[in-house]
Amino acid sequence: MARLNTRDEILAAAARQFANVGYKGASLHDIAVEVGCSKATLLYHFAGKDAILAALVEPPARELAALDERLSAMSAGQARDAAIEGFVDLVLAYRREIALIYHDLPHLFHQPAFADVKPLTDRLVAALARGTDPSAQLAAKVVLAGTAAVVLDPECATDPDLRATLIGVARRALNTS
Amino acid sequence: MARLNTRDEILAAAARQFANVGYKGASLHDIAVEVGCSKATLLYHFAGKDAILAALVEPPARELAALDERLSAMSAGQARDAAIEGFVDLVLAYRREIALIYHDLPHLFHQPAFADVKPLTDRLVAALARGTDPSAQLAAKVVLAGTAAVVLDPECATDPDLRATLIGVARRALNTS
DNA sequence: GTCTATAGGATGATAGAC
DNA sequence: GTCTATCATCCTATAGAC
Repeated sequence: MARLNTRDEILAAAARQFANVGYKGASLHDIAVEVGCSKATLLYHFAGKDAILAALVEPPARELAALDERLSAMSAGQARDAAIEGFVDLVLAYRREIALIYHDLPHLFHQPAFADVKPLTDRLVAALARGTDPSAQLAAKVVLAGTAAVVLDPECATDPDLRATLIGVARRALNTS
Repeated sequence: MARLNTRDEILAAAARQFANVGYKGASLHDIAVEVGCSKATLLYHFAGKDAILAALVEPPARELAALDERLSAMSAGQARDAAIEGFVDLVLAYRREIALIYHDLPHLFHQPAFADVKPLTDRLVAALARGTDPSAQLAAKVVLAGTAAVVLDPECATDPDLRATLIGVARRALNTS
């Protein structure tokens, strides 16, 4: 673990805390203790607790937007497979942050940090469902929420073939044709 | 909506609040306002906020234990199908409470209310996975977390064939043979 | 059983020294 | 940039009247 600057250490500690006890359950005090600084230092680097959340969600949100753009140029058939692989890669690269989106977004949709993310998740559902069929959309939502949740499970995190396994589950669950 | 006694109204209001903003995000004040009583009345009927949670989780936990007992008398092949249908029925009967278990349990496993539930969920995973194969267990966890999450989605809640759709998704996702 | 009032503590955030 | 000290607010929970 390379030595980072304070700002990045705060983000890393906050990500762990939010993943462990949820956004509401994590306190600035606990994050500061984990970083080894004071609450005041946290609030020097970020305008507030919600700003930490926003900074944490921003990178995966950008990649989600990039994925959405790539998918929009494809046919429905191509888009599904690309959406599955793209989402799994996104989840693996940003486990805690994506879990935050799929876990705390329903409780925090009023937060500006999540305002842009919601429509992106809706379009990802449509890509996975290949349209607006309610049953297919439901299957897509099961896959998204389930995948986002499972990668935080400590027993699953060690699976060497995690990526292939997740893609396999998603393909099977969505294979309604 | 039939008029219930205060205790049951508190439980109903707490279930809605917990589902909307999470256990940590919900305050006794907000629950009391929704019920139309004071915080003190809440704490007359329940020893504390955690006791409300425990009372809410207890009924589905009992049914989960009953399902576990039924499954233990079956062969692995029978148990999977029964586990799928049993879990879906459980989720549909106790949407908010099950969501609480699969949503907040990871953050609240220290709570006594959840101590008994954790091993039951592990055994349900084993039943769905037909054993201890890591990939199959992962698929089972995706199905459980995804199913529990999706039934709180307002767009999915109105699906007339919700039960059949959920069972279909689970069967496909778990069909690794 | 339900209330008002309040205790006691944690929380997010600010002020000002260094 | 980081700190200590502090503020105002919110929270859970209790005390005691009715």
